[in-house]
Amino acid sequence: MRKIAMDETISRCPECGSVNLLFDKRSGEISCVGCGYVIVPVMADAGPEWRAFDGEKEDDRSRSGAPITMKMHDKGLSTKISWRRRGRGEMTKAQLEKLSNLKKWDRRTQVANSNERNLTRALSELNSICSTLAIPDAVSETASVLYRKALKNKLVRGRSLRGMAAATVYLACKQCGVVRLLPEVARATNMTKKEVGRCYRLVVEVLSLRTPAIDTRLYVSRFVNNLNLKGDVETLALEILENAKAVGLTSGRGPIGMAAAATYLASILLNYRKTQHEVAEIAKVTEVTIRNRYKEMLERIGMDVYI
DNA sequence: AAGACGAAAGTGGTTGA
DNA sequence: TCAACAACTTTCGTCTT
Repeated sequence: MRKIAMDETISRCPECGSVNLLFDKRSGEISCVGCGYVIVPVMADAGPEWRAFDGEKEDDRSRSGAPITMKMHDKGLSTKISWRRRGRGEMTKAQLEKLSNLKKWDRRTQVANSNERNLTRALSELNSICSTLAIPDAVSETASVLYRKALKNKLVRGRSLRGMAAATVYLACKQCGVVRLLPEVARATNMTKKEVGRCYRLVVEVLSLRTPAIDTRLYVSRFVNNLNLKGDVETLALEILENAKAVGLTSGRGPIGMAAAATYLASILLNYRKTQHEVAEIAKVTEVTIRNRYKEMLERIGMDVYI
């Protein structure tokens, strides 16, 4: 993580050099789509702007608690009655009993109904997926919101909670323009691609969401980065991709296969000699797909331009 | 021996009647 | 609802470096 001054403009990731950066309006963070590197502009301090020198003043000036987050089942808003035995000395027996009842029901009402219980479990699942995949905060908030919607529409009932959680994370990534592959998300939950894919389609259909396809170029950034290749490969791969698009090679083809093929070609042309196997591994497609795509590219756009 | 190639069969999703 | 279809995967034998 790096801190930058507010007025400093930043166009490339200082870590991997990728130009694909994501700005999170909520936290003000900029993160790199390729490698997940986070850049924090030095700006608003989230703490109180006043100072208090004694306890009384502190109470006087305290505000309304932690910021709201969608990542907790009660959005971090509800209160809890402490179980600590503080100030009990002055209470009568009846008062003590009443207090203990209050505590009991306080706790029960918070996670008692099935939706709340489900949400509690799902959100912890969601957080764990996001942390294994190094997914930015903005995206996991989005995923939480999506999961709530799915739950409200009774999409989770009878289906696997983990599958749904994974699906909403994958969906949130797409909506936020963060590149994560379906097999990766599935792996983070020990589910199959098929299961998560099914949940994903269901959510998209029922909530009638528009899911903008991830820009093929973002996949390139990610693959180049994961293969430890440099910016020149990214630039060339993007150029190849652009030409492929111009001759109509992209229509009907999966964007991931196209990006993988362009990355492979660029690495070969620039003598980095990555194998089809290596690229296939990163892009989670088969070597055959990469072969088919790059053969087409060779046929339709002469590679002699690049040499 | 590793990598690349390509044929053939299989899988799961989409589309249109 | 079902068959046709395209994209992609899996598997495997063969060729090339």
